[in-house]
Amino acid sequence: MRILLVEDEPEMAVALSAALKGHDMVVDHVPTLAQAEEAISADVHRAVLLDRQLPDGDGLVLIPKLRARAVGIPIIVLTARGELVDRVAGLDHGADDYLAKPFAVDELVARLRAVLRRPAGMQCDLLRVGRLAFDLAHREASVEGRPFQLPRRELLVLETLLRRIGRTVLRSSLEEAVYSFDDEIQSNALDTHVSRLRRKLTEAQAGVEIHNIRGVGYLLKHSR
Amino acid sequence: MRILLVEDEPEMAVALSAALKGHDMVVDHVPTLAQAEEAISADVHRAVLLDRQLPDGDGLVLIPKLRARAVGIPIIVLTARGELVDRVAGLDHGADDYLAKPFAVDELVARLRAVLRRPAGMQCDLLRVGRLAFDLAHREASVEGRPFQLPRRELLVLETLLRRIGRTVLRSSLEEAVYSFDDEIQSNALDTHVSRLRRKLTEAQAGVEIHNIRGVGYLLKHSR
DNA sequence: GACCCTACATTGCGGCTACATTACGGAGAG
DNA sequence: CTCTCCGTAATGTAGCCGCAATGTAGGGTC
Repeated sequence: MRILLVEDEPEMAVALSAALKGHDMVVDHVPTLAQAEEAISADVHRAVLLDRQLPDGDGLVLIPKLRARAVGIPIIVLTARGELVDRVAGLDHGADDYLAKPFAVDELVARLRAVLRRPAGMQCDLLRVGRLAFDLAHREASVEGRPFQLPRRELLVLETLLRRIGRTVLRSSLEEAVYSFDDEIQSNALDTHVSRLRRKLTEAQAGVEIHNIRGVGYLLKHSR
Repeated sequence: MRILLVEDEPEMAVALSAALKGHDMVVDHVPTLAQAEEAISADVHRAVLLDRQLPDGDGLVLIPKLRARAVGIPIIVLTARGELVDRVAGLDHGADDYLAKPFAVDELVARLRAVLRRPAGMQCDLLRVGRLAFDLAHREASVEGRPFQLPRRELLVLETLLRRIGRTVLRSSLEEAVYSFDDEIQSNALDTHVSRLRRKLTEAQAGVEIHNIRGVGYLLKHSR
């Protein structure tokens, strides 16, 4: 199991490398975005651990390039910024998981194994449910090949539900995914988005349903 | 699943309680160390969320006392101080995990579940009885793979009985698991939940039965 | 066995809360 | 200016849940 670690702080890099080696992993460490790009082109890594704060830019910009070169490779973003906005930003950019520093090494290893265990289908960046398809890379939905255009908020709701299809998404998670930190909401705005999205999904015969779990959140599933 | 939250900031406490409640947990909130000690002596909580900055001292001093009273109970320390030094201090004092504010509620819940799973960590966290399966991690029940949806209280009853399958659960234990301190009830509400749960279990042909032990409590077992 | 007391079972009702849906108006883009 | 998006609020609806009334079964005593 060979891992690419993109991290500029030497202390952190050494510690992580040691820990991962202890778990029978082979770690290649690079400190910059440029070197990371070069390393990934060798196409020998099964996963990428990506710090955001790098000397030559935000680690997130690397994600699309990684996706272009090695489509299904799992990416876990590491960051000192634990704010929700950043978390969402990370996942929106196509990362597979996100870990805020400080974190337990055990947790990192656990999540790494989790993303590596995932079936190949999940790693594809085109989610399909019913007649609906969602291109995570371009953030576009389509029904039976026809573009299914949605306003921003509704698209965020749909994407968030799709990323956790068949499993309940907490109402709070949904709010966090749709609204940034300083967007203050004091109404049932989220409900209206869900409602409008529902109508459009049925009108387009997307073949998916949004169920409500009372007191908990929502869940998207294939309709029958 | 009943949790003790030790937190003095009302705003944070309210938010956390609400969030945890959304995950089908029962939360008792106390704002001081003294009250925390008293609450834990009731011995009904399965985990403790402990803030460090409390009006009557550092939350860490509570840990040895908790360990004395409730040996294996998981403790997660919450703190505004996210420095590594503090982290180590927290773990050194015997906490099971450590979370720096601000944190995502989802992450807290995930870690809470992780530490609660730990004793049974080697086993799969999917309890199976008859045709019924209960996913402890996601707090979802299913019958033969089909989702088996239940309201909050009934789910709590089912989970509590499942965790002690084949053994009688005291009526008082069940009440403690389902209701928090201030949820005090004065009727046979618990019985009605058991009744409704029974009906749903038979309707879904779950293959389990809830037996009553007169004057003692209830017991869940495989129905032949 | 007759009787009674108590614990449990079951059901319907009402209040409460969460959710669904619709209409409206403001704000920003073109 | 016009159109779309989106937050707000009002209104309607459904589900949960505590409560109480009524029925049933267990177990004790005589």
